[in-house]
Amino acid sequence: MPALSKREQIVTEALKLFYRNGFHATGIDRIISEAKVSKKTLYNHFRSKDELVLATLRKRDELFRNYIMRETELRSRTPRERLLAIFDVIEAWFQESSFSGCMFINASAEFSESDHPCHILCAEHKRLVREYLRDLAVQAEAQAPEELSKQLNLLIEGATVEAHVCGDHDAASPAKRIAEMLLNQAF
Amino acid sequence: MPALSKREQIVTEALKLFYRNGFHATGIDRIISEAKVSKKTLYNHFRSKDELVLATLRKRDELFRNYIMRETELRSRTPRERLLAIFDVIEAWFQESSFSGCMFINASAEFSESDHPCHILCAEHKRLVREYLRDLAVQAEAQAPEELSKQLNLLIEGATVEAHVCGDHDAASPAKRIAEMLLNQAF
DNA sequence: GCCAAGGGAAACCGATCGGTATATCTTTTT
DNA sequence: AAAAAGATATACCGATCGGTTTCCCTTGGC
Repeated sequence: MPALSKREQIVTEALKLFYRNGFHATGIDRIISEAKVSKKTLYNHFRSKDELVLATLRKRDELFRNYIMRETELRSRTPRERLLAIFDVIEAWFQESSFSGCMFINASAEFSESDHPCHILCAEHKRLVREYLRDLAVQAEAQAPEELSKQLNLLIEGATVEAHVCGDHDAASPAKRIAEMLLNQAF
Repeated sequence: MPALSKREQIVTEALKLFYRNGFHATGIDRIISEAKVSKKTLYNHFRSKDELVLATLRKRDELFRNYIMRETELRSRTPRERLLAIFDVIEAWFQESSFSGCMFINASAEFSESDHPCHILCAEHKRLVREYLRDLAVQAEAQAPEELSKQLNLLIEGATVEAHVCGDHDAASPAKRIAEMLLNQAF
């Protein structure tokens, strides 16, 4: 029983490559080379490249949301504090050297038809993040938790895009200032 | 003298295909087929696919910023009104059947290295849009025009991402509501 | 009429794409 | 020990990639 199963090796390496270089620009040969796995093994675990892409996106969803929730809950205690702390978490994310934007925004750009399985999965990821925000807003007893979570989510998306496209790693600060204002009015 | 020069034919058609299907996913053969132009003609006008991509991005920057400014100024008169009207303009944009997100966000996803010419051009486009916002904020005599324009820009980016990834064509509304709040506090 | 220029169609280039097949070797199970 | 399963490297497949070249035809200027 290896520390990492072949499947996990492949997904882990594909995740890195897809995130850094894009989906269409990353070839199967490159993936098996970096993952140190034969092509047959890859196609033994995944029926097609598309399925591998979906698997990496599912993995990323799991890793990323866990990261956000864990870090947020580590930095603050009350739900209301957490709604603000998220902006500190994404700021730290922006400053990672491997930061290359939101993988789901990137994937939606490459798989732009709204009914493509990858695009659907991206929308689902965004829904789950917003759901987390809404839960926090409900716990914090905000007046309009649904609207508040939508607005905070907008700020997060905007900051993420700004950080990636313009290389502005402090893009979370103005977003956080708006969030403070929103929170002051939401109770 | 043709109505559209060969060069314009190529750029126009490449723009449509790159925007709809992505850059790496769109091949040269497809472009010349749709543009009804021979491959030799294309490579007579552009040294490489990368140069064609850059040319389409420059064209898009010109078309898009003109569209935003024209529509914004058509819908409102005072600078302050215009800072709000922009959100109506992007809402109309989201509802176009050909809407496929912000082409520069999409391009940044595919050309993610920050020093890639395409990525640089995307950052430049975003800078020019933000500059327009800042000019309006200055004209409107906002207290902190730089900060205000940054914040409004965040909202626009966030709404655009939300509209594309989640197919939420009303994503501009919550953004506009926040913008109204920001404007009420900025004077 | 002549001639250069530009464009068109299509062959061609080496490389790479996603994906399959084969044949050998190692590991695990029984 | 034997058999089954899984992994390996490698060759191969047809298609497509970005890009070049060849040949022919049209067009406009003189």
